[in-house]
Amino acid sequence: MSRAALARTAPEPLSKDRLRLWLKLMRAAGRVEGALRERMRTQNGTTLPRFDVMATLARHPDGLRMTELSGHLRVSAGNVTGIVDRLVTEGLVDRQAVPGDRRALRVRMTAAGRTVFAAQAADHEAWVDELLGMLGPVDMAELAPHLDAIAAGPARPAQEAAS
Amino acid sequence: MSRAALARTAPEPLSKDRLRLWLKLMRAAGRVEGALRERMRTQNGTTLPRFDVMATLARHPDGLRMTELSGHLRVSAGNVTGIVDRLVTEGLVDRQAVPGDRRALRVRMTAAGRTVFAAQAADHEAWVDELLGMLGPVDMAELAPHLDAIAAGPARPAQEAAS
DNA sequence: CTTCGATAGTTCAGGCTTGAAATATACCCG
DNA sequence: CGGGTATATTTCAAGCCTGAACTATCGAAG
Repeated sequence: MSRAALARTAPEPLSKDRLRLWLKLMRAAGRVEGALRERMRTQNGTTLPRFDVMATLARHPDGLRMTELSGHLRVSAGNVTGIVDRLVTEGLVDRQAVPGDRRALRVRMTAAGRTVFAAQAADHEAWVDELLGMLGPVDMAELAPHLDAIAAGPARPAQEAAS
Repeated sequence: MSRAALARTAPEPLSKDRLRLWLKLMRAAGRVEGALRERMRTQNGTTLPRFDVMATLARHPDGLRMTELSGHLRVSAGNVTGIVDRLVTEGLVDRQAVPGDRRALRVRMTAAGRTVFAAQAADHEAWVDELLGMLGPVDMAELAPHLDAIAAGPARPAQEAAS
C-alpha cells in the first residue's frame, strides 16, 4: 500500500500538514481582520471590539447583562467592562440596574448608538463582501462545514462524544 | 425555482453569506488560537507572539534584522522591538550589530533559545495536530486553496487597479 | 563636503486581552 | 436567621498591538 510505504519513509506527515493548514487559517483570518480594523479606524473612527459589542447588542434590543455579553463575544468579563466603559463615554450604550438582582447590569444601545451602528454595520458588510469577494456560494458551502468543525473543537474520544 | 423566487425577494443574499462565513472563519481561528495561547502559557510559560518570533528565527539560523522579522511576522516594527526585548531578557535571543550598517541589528537565537524552542515547537505541533484532528488530508486539500485565496486578498479588477 | 530624502530601529500613547484578585450580592441549607 | 458557596462585575498587572513621532544612519546628488 502506498499509505504504508509513505508512512515508512515519512512517519507522520499529517501533523505537519495540520501545522501548515493552521498557518494558512491564521493568515486568512489575520488579513481580513487587519483590513477591517484599519478601515473601522480610519473611516468610522471606531474599533473592531467596540463594533462587535454593538453588533451583539443590536441583536438583543432588550439589552444583555455584562456576563451574557462576555459569553456571546467569547472574551473575558474584565475585557467587556473596559469596552463598554468606552462605549458609555461615547454615548452609544448605557448600563441599567437589573430589577431582581443588584449585582447585575443590563447593557443596551442608546438611540444614538443604534443610528451610529446602522452606518457602521453597512460599511462592515460591504468590506467583508469585498474582502471575501473571491468566494462564491460553492466555495462557501465547501468552507463552512470545515470551519464549523474547527470551531466546535476536536472530536472527543468515543464514550463522551456519544451524547 | 425556489432559488429564483428567493432571489426576487432577497436581491443580494451573497454579502450576508460572506458575513456569516467571516464569522465562522473568526470563530475557527479564535478557538485554535485561544487554546494554543492558553497551553503555551500554562505548560510552557511563554506566549504565542514570543513563540512566533522564535519559530521565525529558527528558520533563519543566521538571524534576521528587526525589519525582516517584522516583515515575516506581519506585525509592526515597534511591536517586534518589545517582544525581542523580552526574549533577550530571557536569554533566548540576542541582538548583534550588522557590520556594514550601523542602524541595523541582527537578531539570532542563542544556544539556550534553540534548546527551549525545540521543546516548545514539539508541543505546539502536537497541540495543533490535536486541535485540527478532525481534518483529514481530503478536508485540508479542500480548505487550503480557499484560505490561500482569502489571504491573498480580493482579486482586483484589472482596469480599476490601473488607475 | 553638504544636503536631503530614505531606511532601521526605538519610543510612546491608546486600546485590547487575559487571568487573578477583590467586592458585592444572591442563594441554599441547617 | 446565619454561614457558606456561587455568581456578577470590577480592578489590576502584564503583555500584545498599532500608528505616529523621533533618532540615527545611509546613500545619492550636487
